[in-house]
Amino acid sequence: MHTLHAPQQNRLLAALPEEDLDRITSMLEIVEMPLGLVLYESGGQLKHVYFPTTSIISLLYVLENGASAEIAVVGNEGVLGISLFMGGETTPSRAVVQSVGFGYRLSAKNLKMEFKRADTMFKLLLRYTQALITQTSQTAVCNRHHSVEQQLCRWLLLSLDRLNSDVLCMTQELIANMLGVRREGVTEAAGKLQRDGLISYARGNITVLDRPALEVRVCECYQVVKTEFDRLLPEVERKQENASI
Amino acid sequence: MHTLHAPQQNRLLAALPEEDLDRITSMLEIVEMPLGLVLYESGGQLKHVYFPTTSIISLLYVLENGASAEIAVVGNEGVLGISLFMGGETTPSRAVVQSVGFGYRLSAKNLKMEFKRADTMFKLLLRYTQALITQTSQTAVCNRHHSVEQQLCRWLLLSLDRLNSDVLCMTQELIANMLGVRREGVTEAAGKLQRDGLISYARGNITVLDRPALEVRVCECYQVVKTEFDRLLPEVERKQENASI
DNA sequence: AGATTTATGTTCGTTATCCAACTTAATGGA
DNA sequence: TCCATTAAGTTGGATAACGAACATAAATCT
Repeated sequence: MHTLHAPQQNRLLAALPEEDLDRITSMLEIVEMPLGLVLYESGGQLKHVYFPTTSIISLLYVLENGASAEIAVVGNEGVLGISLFMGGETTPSRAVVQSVGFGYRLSAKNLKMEFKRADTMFKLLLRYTQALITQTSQTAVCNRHHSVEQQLCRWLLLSLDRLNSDVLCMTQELIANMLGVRREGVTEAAGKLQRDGLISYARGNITVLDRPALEVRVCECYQVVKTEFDRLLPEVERKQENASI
Repeated sequence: MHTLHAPQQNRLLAALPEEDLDRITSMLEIVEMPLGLVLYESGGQLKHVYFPTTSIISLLYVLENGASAEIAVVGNEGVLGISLFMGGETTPSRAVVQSVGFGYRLSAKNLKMEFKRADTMFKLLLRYTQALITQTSQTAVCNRHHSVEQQLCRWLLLSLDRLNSDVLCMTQELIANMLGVRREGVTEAAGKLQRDGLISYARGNITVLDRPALEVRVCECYQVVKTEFDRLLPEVERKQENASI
């Protein structure tokens, strides 16, 4: 259980040329991400960008009355804190740890220094940002046109893709906040999926039993996002399985 | 009616230092944007970035069944074609001219050359991109939580901000496509606004009669987007009124 | 002027989601 | 071991938006 961690577990970092990655590695700091940790609050100042490895971060927009909706998820395929290199420094969204795990962080200062040395990383992060925009946009359309059940399927599959496990640690209440619907709506949709044997639910632990069936029920939005990530970040392949020592 | 056009009518271009703008101006080409023109189709190849001056472009996501939803609008505050400098080259969205008018275009080649000469423009475009992400994200939340009437108010105000006029040329049918709702829903909401004297509607021409009242009825989403644009692009002030000769 | 097209207005039954109140059951500390 | 807490399931009524069909009226064309 010692050197279970490696920067290459994050697929963006893994996509860097060896030379660049070696240099950056020395500036990376491993951090644990407990469930529910708020990495930043709307308008807050972020001091680091985070490269999740085994954790998943949820980007939420919160309304004045407290209602919220998830606009994107960030897992081992991505990075949290794009405003630091896009130039805005902050954003009006909230970032919450959706799934416990680890990640690496890099200080804003070191990030900017790295951009000056070589633009490899910068270009990669921009492409990632574009993929993230697709995720957000597709979420907007999905919110408008698809049922709670379809959106739940989408959410489960997107989360699953960012984990190595079939088990998600997540209450229905929290999923409801993510999807921006009522908890009862999630209960109903999840109940149906459970009755049909696609998932099994037990007090905050969802086990996906039949992923292919989920892919049949999900709306097209899932595939659009996945395809766009694959297109924009083709070099970012699944090497993380044997990345740890 | 001769030199009615000037690059400074686009607020991004206007925000460039004089030196940079002078150099870029020679590479710009004025283009007319007729209503309904599709500037790019999902996955299509864009050869230019467009800087609208008097036109408004709508970014739409279209589902397989033809249903759609607008994820952002681009007017004289912005630029169309961010995928060209973000590195993705294309995006899965559609861009349609929502309001007739003019704009300047710059070839992808010249854009990239400019980035090599000086990064002023690049940095500005990245900040703009971040503002656009906010617009898209807020649209996602708005789609989930707010009524058709609130969304119509938001849409009217965002469009109004990108025009110099109080008259929008737009049928209810098209607005319905933008908002991703039925035409009848727009008729109902617009009818209410008209009865209350906020707008007046006449076969594709909406005149805004009482903008302050619209700002009272609109959901918070409008202000969030506006504030974020102002924060990210503060130098981009309204100088275009006397920008033309 | 008359005919066609296009834009808007209206109705009615249907449905998905919401809202609120409550039940059941598992979990984890005292 | 018991109790407070938290997660999940259930119900019934309200509502916003949908889907479809149709009515009206302005604009356009011949």
